[in-house]
Amino acid sequence: MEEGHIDVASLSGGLDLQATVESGQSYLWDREDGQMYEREAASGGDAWYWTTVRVDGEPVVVQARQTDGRLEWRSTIDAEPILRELLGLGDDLVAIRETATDEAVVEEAYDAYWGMRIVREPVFPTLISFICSAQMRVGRIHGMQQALRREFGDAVTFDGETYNAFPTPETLAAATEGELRDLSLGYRAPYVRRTAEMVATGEADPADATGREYEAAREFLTQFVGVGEKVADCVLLFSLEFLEAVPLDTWIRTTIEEYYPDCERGNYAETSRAIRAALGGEYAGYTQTYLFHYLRSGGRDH
DNA sequence: TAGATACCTTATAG
DNA sequence: ACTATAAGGTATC
Repeated sequence: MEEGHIDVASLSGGLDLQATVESGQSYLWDREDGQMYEREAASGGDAWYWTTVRVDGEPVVVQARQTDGRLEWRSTIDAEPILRELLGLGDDLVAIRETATDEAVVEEAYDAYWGMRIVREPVFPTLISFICSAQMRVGRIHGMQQALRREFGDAVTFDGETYNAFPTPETLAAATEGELRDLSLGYRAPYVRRTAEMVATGEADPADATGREYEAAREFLTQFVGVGEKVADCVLLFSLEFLEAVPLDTWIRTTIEEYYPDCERGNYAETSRAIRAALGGEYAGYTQTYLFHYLRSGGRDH
């Protein structure tokens, strides 16, 4: 086993690990205490979290927690570069915030969860988890990913415990719609199976969205079954580093109605351009994610 | 090409 | 207890 830590003070804008992994950007982390989404982490937010990543195709467990000004980690390999990538630790939050509008609700959202970062999760698990997100609450989306891991993921042993990696495209493609429906995926079951098949057979690779112009990349991702413009934006933002992507979900639509009514243009593409510009352009997705988490967790009533 | 509707399942509100 | 409603929407007509 290897372990180490990163000094949070060395990061521009610091870090809020709990907000980063429990804000609905990623459904691929778990809390060891099982209290994901349920309450503030015990004793000052220092709960251990874990996820798996694939290194040369082999799943590896990575554990992390934030305590005493440090991001501590444990793994079977040197996980520091992996965590810097996954958790967006290289992002200059101070500079990014300066690009955002100074609307009061935006300032409140940044203040409430300052240190929250945009994740860069592996693209296939991200694609599947956001296909599952349609018409779902965050706790249940997370539960679906746990179920997929439990039923279809390879077992990985770490520190005497058994974990399950997120299933491969091949494994999910081989699952039946019925098996997936048994995990309470509902109408998303055939979407997940078919998209996994598209990736497994090489019909299309979601990673190929990288390098395209933003709107072309979004269009590219909608070829996957169950992926519309909103889910495509989530994959671009939370996996492929398109920090300008602003997923138009139910929360940001409410925000548009209330604070940016001029940005409502009647269709996704035009409204997306308008709100992207209004939120600051290049890093608009950052502001969207702060707004989403702030409003969903209670906003000004909280 | 825009607009309306069905869709799985569960948690929460009334 | 029981029904209506909504949940980080998409596919289809």
